[in-house]
Amino acid sequence: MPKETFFNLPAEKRDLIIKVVTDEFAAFNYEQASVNRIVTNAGISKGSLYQYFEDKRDIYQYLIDLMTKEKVKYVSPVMQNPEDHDIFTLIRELYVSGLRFVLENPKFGAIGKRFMEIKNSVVYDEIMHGNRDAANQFFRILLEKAVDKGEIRSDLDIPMFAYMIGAMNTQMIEYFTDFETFEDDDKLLETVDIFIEFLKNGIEA
Amino acid sequence: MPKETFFNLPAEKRDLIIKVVTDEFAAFNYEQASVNRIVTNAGISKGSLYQYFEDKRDIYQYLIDLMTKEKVKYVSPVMQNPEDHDIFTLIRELYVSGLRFVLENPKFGAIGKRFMEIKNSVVYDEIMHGNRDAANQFFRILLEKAVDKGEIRSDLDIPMFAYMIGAMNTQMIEYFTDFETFEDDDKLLETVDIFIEFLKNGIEA
DNA sequence: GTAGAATGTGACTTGGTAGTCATGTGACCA
DNA sequence: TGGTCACATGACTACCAAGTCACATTCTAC
Repeated sequence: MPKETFFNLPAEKRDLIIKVVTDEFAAFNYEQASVNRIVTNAGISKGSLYQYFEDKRDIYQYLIDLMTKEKVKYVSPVMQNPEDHDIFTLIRELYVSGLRFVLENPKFGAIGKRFMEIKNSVVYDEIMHGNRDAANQFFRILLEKAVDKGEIRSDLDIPMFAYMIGAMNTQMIEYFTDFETFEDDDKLLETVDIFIEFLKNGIEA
Repeated sequence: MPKETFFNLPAEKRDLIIKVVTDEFAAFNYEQASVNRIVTNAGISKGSLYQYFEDKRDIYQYLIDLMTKEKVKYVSPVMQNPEDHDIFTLIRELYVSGLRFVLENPKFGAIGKRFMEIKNSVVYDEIMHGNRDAANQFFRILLEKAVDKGEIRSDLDIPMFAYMIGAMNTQMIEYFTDFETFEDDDKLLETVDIFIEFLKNGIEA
């Protein structure tokens, strides 16, 4: 958490710092990101920055937290009552919200990508405070319930598919940010639907 | 490429250096890997190392090349006549060889993972000499032919699925190196089969 | 107006990095 | 024996990093 000093700052200055920090961690991964560059770009002194934040990790943590809060806004209402929908609807909503989030917040998308680059580091674990497979857990429960409800086959390796479905979400977002542009929301929905259809029935003719 | 000096070295010394370098890049990604640590662990002087290799990138490149050569040995005979098999058999063989490779060469598996961590860096591009989506290209052609042969549906977004199938290969390998152990080859084949079955027919009940 | 608290500053410390180069060593050959 | 050549060495350069701290400035309250 940033220090009190940071929150005492005039909103303008605080926003500028957030902007500069966002740009830095969108352009570089955690290791490559430079505190020196941040203070230069923000036009503040190094001493000041260290009056706002504990250390580099604190800055990064704060940014990831901001991002997470922002992402929550995109979560579909459908997710509020997961019991009322079948698993494919839920996964669909998850993918759609994930894609919309990065398309409307490209810099956060870049930061997310950079965040994945340090997946095997201590910093990642610290930021995730240890629960690195919280997402896996989520998908695992989703799949187990779906088996119970008879929505999906019962012979699946649940932990593996939980992992793969989560990973595929990330991969799909990376694919679209790297190679595609969505001129409109319809195209996005269409793409997700093709993918969900694949999840359901595979690619065989 | 390493300099002549490196190849003039007695095999023992060369192998030791390769071992130390392998360990270093298995334990750290490109940025974090330290030339100083390498020379210390290999018990040689820094000057010597720079008589063997041009620079750090050269060391890394050499290692990745070694790994690639090693991996080729695992490619199934099935891949020699891709025309004779349907796409699911081909993908199956690809996944199996990939999994066998990392299971029998855990350090190379780790290096491969670390290599993925720098996917967005210039070093990655240099090592891949620009053709970063050679794998994509491969899967794209595979899918196109499969559509022609009527093996898979024709309404798929080919580039996206080419990307996803390649990515899924990587993800599955990561999953198994992180969370699973294969006591025997049967278990491995079984797992791949479940996955291929998923590719074919999806997960719906 | 003044005391004291809050905030701002940047030179500095410490510690790491990749890469260089003058010098040293030992083997082989005439 | 003397000379040449391949290889070995590690102190050194140049650079960049995160984080600190004594001091300067500004703001607040009395």
